[in-house]
Amino acid sequence: MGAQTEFILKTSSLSITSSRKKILEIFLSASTALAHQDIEKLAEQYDRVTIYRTLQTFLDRGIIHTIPTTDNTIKYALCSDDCITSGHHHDNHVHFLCDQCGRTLCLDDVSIPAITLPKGYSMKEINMVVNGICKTCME
Amino acid sequence: MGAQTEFILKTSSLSITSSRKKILEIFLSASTALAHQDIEKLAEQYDRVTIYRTLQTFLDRGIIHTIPTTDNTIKYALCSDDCITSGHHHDNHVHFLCDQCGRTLCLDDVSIPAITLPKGYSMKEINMVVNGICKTCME
DNA sequence: GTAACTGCAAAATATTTGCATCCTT
DNA sequence: AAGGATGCAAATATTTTGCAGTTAC
Repeated sequence: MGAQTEFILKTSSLSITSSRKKILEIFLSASTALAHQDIEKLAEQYDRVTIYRTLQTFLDRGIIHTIPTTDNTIKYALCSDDCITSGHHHDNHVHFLCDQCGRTLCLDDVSIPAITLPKGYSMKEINMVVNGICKTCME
Repeated sequence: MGAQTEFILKTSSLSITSSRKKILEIFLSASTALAHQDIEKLAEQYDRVTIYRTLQTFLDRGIIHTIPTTDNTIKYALCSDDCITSGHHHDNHVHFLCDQCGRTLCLDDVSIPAITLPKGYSMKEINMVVNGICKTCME
């Protein structure tokens, strides 16, 4: 666990600090995408400002990415391996937002279908977000 | 113009007030989705709180909807006609977010392809957002 | 030792709530 | 006239910035 977080930080040539390791561990053990607030609760020993700055750093380095949501929250999730190395980010799977429990899930098995943009537009990134009720809440 | 805004408000059984008409007019004449801030600038004669409350009312009645974005902004856009009458909202087109000019455009001609969710998930709404450079900025 | 990172304080922004007044129906 | 909508003031919440002290390399 510690090894994995340190590897990720080294790969991105970031210095290894306890707050960064802690936040990475939170992401690694999370089954859903996390809001700033979630991380604040799970890493309460660290200053809120540090969390803001750490998330920003991770975003800049492509370690995490944001998932668009229809409510007014930003959720963060780890990028997959190929995502880190490939320079610019693209998650190829659909994200699911449960209206009942509020969790954001990566549907790793559902890939985003290709679309054709009108002439003159250049595509850098594509996101697909589905709202509804998740499996757990349906039971 | 005035007629159209009043019709929309009547259809949603909302009382006709000058702030609501103004904000609707802004949406009707906007070519892009708007952030709260944009509306504040365009309707500066009205209190910021009124704008918050008006947008929330319009959301509740399904007159406007939010468009998910990857940055931390919420953008609002008018729902299409069938959207208002059909009870619950679904835009069927792709949204484009220009990384250069920051505008959010509705690509009315690009419809969202169907996807299949894993067993146990129920879909209520689907959103597709593309980031990149828009036609105008490419020229 | 040096550069980068963190925590604290505080500033700047954004959002929500309560209440008295005004407007729509 | 009655209920709802607005504006103002103020309370909260969120995000950003500056700076001094600390830590990683």
